Amino acid sequence: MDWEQKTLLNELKEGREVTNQLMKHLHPSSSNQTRQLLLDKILCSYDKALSILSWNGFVVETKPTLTAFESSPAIDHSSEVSDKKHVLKKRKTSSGETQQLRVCSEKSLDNPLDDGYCWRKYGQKAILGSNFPRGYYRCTHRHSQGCLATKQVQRSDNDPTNFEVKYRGRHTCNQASHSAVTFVPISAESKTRKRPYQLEETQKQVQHTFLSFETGLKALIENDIMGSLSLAFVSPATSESNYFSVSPCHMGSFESDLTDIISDPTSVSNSPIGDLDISSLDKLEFDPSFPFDNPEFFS
DNA sequence: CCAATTTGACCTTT
DNA sequence: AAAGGTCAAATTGG
Repeated sequence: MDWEQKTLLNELKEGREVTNQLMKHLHPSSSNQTRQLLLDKILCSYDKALSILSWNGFVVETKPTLTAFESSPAIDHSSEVSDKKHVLKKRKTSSGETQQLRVCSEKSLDNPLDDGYCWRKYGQKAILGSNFPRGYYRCTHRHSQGCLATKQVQRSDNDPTNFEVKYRGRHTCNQASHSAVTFVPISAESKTRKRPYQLEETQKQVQHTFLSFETGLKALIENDIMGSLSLAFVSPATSESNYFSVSPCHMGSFESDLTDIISDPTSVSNSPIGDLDISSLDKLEFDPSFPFDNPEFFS
């Protein structure tokens, strides 16, 4: 079993474990704070697990519109023998859809390529037809926190002062405290880009996502503690961790953006974080029909 | 001494 | 076979 699978399994186990703990705290004697804490943990585990799955191309099959970024399929390992059939099948159709493409220009003058996150370089390759090599970075907290965010950085041929940055995967780590404020929750429907989302809307969406995703938790929340916790549960502001951290952006109508941004560097914000959060809204979707209850998947 | 980077080998996909 | 992406040992730097 490789690292990814272990992490996935651990997160699911953790989620189950904490859910059990939460169950024990359903007594009126327990404090809402405690329950909130447990809920936070549960959601965090789910988020990481989903992040891993999305990284493997599982979750976005329902978004066939996003084909602009022709990226290579996600990580695979030859040790994944038993579930390879599943993986391959899924990946074939969803390859390139889960990825986030972000192109921005950065002046080498002020803090080049610093987007507020801690990245660790893990590779560099010469790219055919490009004068400059492409750098591969992953989140520094990949192993400590299981954060699967990566990015690719390549200097533009046309304008060497510009860097094209492709972000892939979502941050599930707690870094860059300032960014937690501006993170935009998952959005499932709107393809309108650069449109600020109303909080209520996204909250509902997030809530719906998780509720429809885990029926046990759903029942738990609706029947037992929703009354006392619904507000806190729905509100991202109550959470300390970045559940909805910078997330994969589906291309949508991004093709036009691409050329725009490249040809007009000044149109790009100097603070990729803020810009990213608003413009590259995550449209990650959880396929409701995804066979999470299928034992074969984890075999 | 530890952590980040470099860099050629290796793997996957086309 | 070639290209892009990742791994990991060696190297570098704080």
